[in-house]
Amino acid sequence: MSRYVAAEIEPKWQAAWTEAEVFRARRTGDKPKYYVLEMFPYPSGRIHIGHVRNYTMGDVVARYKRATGHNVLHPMGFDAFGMPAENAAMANGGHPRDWTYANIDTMVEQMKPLGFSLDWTRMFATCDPEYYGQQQALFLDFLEKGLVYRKNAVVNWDPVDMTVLANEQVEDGRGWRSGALVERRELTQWFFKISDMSGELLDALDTLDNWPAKVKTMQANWIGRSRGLQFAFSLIDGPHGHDRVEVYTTRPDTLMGASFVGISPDHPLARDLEKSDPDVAAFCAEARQGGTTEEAIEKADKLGYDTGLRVRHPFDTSLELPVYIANFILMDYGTGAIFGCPGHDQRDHDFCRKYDLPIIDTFVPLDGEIDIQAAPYVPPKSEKVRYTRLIAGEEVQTGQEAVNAAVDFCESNGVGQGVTKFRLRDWGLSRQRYWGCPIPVVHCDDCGVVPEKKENLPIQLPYDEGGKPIDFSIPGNPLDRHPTWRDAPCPACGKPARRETDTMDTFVDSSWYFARFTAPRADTPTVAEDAAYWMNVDQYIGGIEHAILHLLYSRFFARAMNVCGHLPDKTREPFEALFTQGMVTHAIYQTKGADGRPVYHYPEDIDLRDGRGYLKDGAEVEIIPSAKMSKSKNNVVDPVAIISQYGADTARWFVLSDSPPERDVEWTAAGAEAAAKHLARVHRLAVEIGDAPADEAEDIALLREMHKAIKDVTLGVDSFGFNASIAKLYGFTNTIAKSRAGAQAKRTALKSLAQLMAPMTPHLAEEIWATLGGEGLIAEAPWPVADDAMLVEDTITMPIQVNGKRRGEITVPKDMDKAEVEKLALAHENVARTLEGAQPKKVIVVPGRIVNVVM
RNA sequence: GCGGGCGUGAUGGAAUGGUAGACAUACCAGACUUAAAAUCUGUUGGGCCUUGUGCCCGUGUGGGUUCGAGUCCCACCGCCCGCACCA
Repeated sequence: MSRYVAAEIEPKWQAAWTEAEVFRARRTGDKPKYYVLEMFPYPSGRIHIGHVRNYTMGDVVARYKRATGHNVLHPMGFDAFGMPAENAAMANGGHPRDWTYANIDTMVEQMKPLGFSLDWTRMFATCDPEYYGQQQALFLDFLEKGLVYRKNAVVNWDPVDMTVLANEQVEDGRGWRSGALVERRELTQWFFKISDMSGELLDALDTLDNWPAKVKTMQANWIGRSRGLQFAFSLIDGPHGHDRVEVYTTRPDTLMGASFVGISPDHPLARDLEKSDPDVAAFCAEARQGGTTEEAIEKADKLGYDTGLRVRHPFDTSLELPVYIANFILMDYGTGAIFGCPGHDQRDHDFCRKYDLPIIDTFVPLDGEIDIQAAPYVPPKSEKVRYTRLIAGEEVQTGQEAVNAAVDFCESNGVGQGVTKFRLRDWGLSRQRYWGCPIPVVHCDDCGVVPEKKENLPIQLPYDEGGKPIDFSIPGNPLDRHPTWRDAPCPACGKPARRETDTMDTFVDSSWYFARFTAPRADTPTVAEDAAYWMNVDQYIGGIEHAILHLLYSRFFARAMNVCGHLPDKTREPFEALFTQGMVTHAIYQTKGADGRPVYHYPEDIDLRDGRGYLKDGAEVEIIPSAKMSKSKNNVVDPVAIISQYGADTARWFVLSDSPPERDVEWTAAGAEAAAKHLARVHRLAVEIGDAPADEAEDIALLREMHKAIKDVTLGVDSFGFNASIAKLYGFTNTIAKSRAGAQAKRTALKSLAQLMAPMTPHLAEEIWATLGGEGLIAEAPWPVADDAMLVEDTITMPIQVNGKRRGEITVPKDMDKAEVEKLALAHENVARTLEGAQPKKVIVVPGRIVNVVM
């Protein structure tokens, strides 16, 4: 009698699938297509259990859709450019390219044993010249359509290492290597004009019915459309060339509460003052210190510098407001200048308290008192308030009404105009790094910035410098210092010129890979027929951490590619449905070291007894459950070890069970063990099916359960309720195990069970299918369909509540009418006792659900 | 700081506004065994007594809406994710 040995059956069936080319995506026949995609991985060197969960979910969808008669496209690739490769080269020598491709080989080798139904013939890495060459072609097309341009932008500058730092390389405002205080510095950089599409990207969110609402909300907030007023304060005795300060506000209704005008340290006025006044220069230099992230700027102490300049209030010319340079005002947003209204804004309130500026209210609550000096009054814009210093509109109105009235009033009085602004900034794509896609332009002394000719693409990264592999231990960008790579003839005039040495943000690489998968070897970015057939991605699956940037950039790219003719109109929104999955977590086992710092222990060194953990020497460890996996905390689970211990099917089964897919799941050794035991049990049931004779009642009962299981499991798979499907599969397995049905009925039930398990545990399913004489491969078998006639129940059990508390239940025919149900409910012994003879005030009968008696 | 989310037994979690705790883990008890492992069966939210088709309490905390709230609304607490050069 054969036992369940995953190590034997898994390679066998993987070979069978490869042999039959079951997972090759073909656009043939008249089947509908289905494109399922998981966010492709960064080739860090090893797959982790989070990848296993992500790809298993996609695989369940892919296999299910294949079984329900679709041509499925389910590809895999690598997001292969980026800093870790350069960091590795700096730390350990070697070359980013060698490091990356070696990692890809390792990861493919680790992924294949998991048995994912991927079309490996379509695999590519974004660092393949065949891929990034097409990306350069896209860049040139975007340039032609005016979707790319150059302007100055602020970067993190390390004054000691003389290099640009990524945000993650800035720790507490200091460079990670040098420890020097980071400065904000301006460079000329390339930008995608994503802001041109702000309105469309925002409005189209409403059409994304199968995206999580939270992702849509996050994107809407990120794009941030606001209606406001742009107007100018006239400057009293301003320096040469400055007679006004242009500001933008979303709350023009609070203009009468203005206490000061604030400008960014990068505002033209501040820049001019800086030239002649060392104090201003010192303040601006200080304000520019620290990282460029919004978080760093928001969290920094709010500092202001009184320029001594004054502006006149547009509606009360006797009123003069001071002009401050303030470190929390961003030049990128609005006009880089604001007016501060401390009565109705927390930050302005803090600022005015600090610099002893007046705090005036412009509106008060309809009832109740408020101490505006102690705290600002900031009600929702939709709330009605009483205006004490009114610009326009009714005395009592909502903030929104007052804003609209104020804009109209200001416009008709020639004070500024109403404008719609977006928070979304253009996408800076320039990176001063080696390991990325070169930007295909040439700088010519005569012709300026000239796009490279398409026939010269790809502009490849050089592997060597001066005959030797590039040395990454030397600081600076290797492309910048390369002896020959920079030299290129100007594509316009042919004279010697210099290549652009900046490379592209890796977000560019991941913004169109989904389109490339439809024709991965083409010598154009896409092929019209393939894109038309396979796009859009029907189901996209990935982490919530990509909710904003990656998905927004991809939506922009799809539109831009459509503008350039690389994608059809229907692909302007490339992802039909999005699912964001949770992490796989694992307990941390820690003790305190002699120095009081935590010491982290590997799970395999821990004995678990009664929910407590002990080391081999008997010392108890502290267990921190459900922690994010981290190498430094020693709580990482290696999929390779899990597969060799239990097999791929166990790993797949476990990561889908227990938790709903969108939530985190905790990996536990006990849970993995239980999953393995269960799969062995299912295998045993199939092998030991016996030869019991038919038994009509038992057989029908089992088949009824089978149809119920088909219905419930299908519903779960359809709605991403994989954990619910698995719970049903446990239940159905228990039913089969306990059933006294005949062997024939059990065979039927077990074959259905195998089919229902096939998306999750495909190897075991094939094995059982073959054992029970199923035809062909289960991977190619059609999905079972529940017979409605077998699902009909004649009677239902309804709970009876008295005042919302359950007091009993009755079993009644399915279609019994309400009055009859009510009579039976009131006659129920325990219900009658609870009523104590009192007449119920009301009886609510929800057919098929519940009865509630109200006393 | 700003934006988004989550919070249910010892544990992971289930529950279209309608019987809270499905399914699983762990624990306990039993069967099989010389024994153990494996396997199989059963019990388990807390409390009370009058042991019943019983009663009270119970879904982070405090309020509210409803015949009925884990689910909807408001406030608070805790944790997680994102914040534009990490991928």
